[in-house]
Amino acid sequence: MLTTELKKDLEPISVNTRADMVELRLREYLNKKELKTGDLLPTEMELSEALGVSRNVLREALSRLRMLGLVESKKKRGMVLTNPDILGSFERVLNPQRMDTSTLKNLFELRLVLEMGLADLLFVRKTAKDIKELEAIVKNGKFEDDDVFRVTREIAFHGKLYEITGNDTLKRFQIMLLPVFDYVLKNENRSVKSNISHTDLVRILKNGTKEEFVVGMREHLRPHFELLKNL
Amino acid sequence: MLTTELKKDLEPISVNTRADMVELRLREYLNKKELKTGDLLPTEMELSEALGVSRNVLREALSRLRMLGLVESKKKRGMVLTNPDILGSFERVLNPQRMDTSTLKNLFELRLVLEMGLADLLFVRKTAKDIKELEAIVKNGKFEDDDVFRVTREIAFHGKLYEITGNDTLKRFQIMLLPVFDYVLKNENRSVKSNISHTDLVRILKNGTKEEFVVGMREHLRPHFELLKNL
DNA sequence: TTAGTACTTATGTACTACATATAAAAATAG
DNA sequence: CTATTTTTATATGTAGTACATAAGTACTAA
Repeated sequence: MLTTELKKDLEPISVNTRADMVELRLREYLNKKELKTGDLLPTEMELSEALGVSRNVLREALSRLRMLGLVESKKKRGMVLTNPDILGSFERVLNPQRMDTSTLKNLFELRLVLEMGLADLLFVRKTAKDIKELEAIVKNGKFEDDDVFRVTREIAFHGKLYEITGNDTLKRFQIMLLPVFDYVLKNENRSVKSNISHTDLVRILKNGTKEEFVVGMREHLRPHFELLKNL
Repeated sequence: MLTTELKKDLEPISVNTRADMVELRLREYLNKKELKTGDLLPTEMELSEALGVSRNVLREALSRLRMLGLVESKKKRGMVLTNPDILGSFERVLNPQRMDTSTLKNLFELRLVLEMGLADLLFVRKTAKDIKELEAIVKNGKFEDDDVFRVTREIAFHGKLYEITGNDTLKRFQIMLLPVFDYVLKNENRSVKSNISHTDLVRILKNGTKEEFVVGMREHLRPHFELLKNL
């Protein structure tokens, strides 16, 4: 019969649980623009009655919203609407081991795109102090060929670049992407060498132009761009 | 006494709920590298007993993990480890209305950084078909000065650019950032006009070089970069 | 007025009971 | 003896009750 064949091919329609629906309804409710941060929400009893579900189910949905940082609940006081930490939930999920190669590749590329696009912000925001710190980073351990040192310096240098942008979200994002990058780089083709070192990049950032920096960064990242082809 | 004053200044140490702790413990458990996607997890009863909490609390934690896409549960079968949709939780939280101006600005900048960094991928991945589509987009409604049309075309054009990269994550990310961008642009200073139009960018993408494209994009985005100063 | 107490109330946790779906086992038909 | 159907066992899904805990609120006393 066809039924057995069909069952393999056709995923059954995902019957959402009550908690799923309640979560959705609550999010819609919270997004009503009349509501603003700090506003008090109805009590769990009121919500569960209004939605026609048990307090149990309601709390499973609320639990999600609390995790996302959309609401906070204090005893006796009730629940209040809060502004979420937009990257918090991202962090919980970013485990390279659980990612399919496609996503892994996408995130690897995303990082390259970010790095290539930093130039403008860098040249607007850089200070003499920043340059000094970068110089310290590239000088520090210049002759260390140890792999651990190499990676540490790599992270410190590129991390500092993100820091110079003054964009916390960007910086946090980069930190979160580090494990992904690290994971991918285990297969790196070491034969491809870049002609532009960190030292060169610092020099360009100090005395050069945006355009030169972009070209420099492209060359610096060339081994990674090459890697994309085999991924 | 000082206590009343203190209470205002010092936030009390956030006493995590059991659900918070269970969530953490479960995430640690799931991240053990022995576990791989598709693996069956212990039953709710076993987990709640092992952790020493009620099934209720356990389910609140599980509810979060299910939302993140870390686990799926089927009746009778039990729960299985799944690979999460890394951007799913991001989507639930990205409401410009709930963001402080600082985060809003950061995301606005993030988009600019991405756009400035696209060039390399674009020049690697572009096809004749892509160029044709871009040409269609810029031609279509060239003489429309209607605001709605302008925005639609804007979205279509830049969206297509992301699409050309072939990077789904990047593309989805861009779509999610649209409301933010839109929200910020309400305060845009229309007096600053760019000298590079979409048409120019398409021409460069077709016949020019990466370097030219970056310069062109910079000029194209100049009104937005200017906007950053007042934000 | 102020410090301290009791009261009230909303969230946090535990436990029980049952509904529901479904994998697995048993029974039945061919 | 294989294939199909029926039954059974079991893990998740939902509801409801009970009580613990913290924190506003009102009341009391010095």
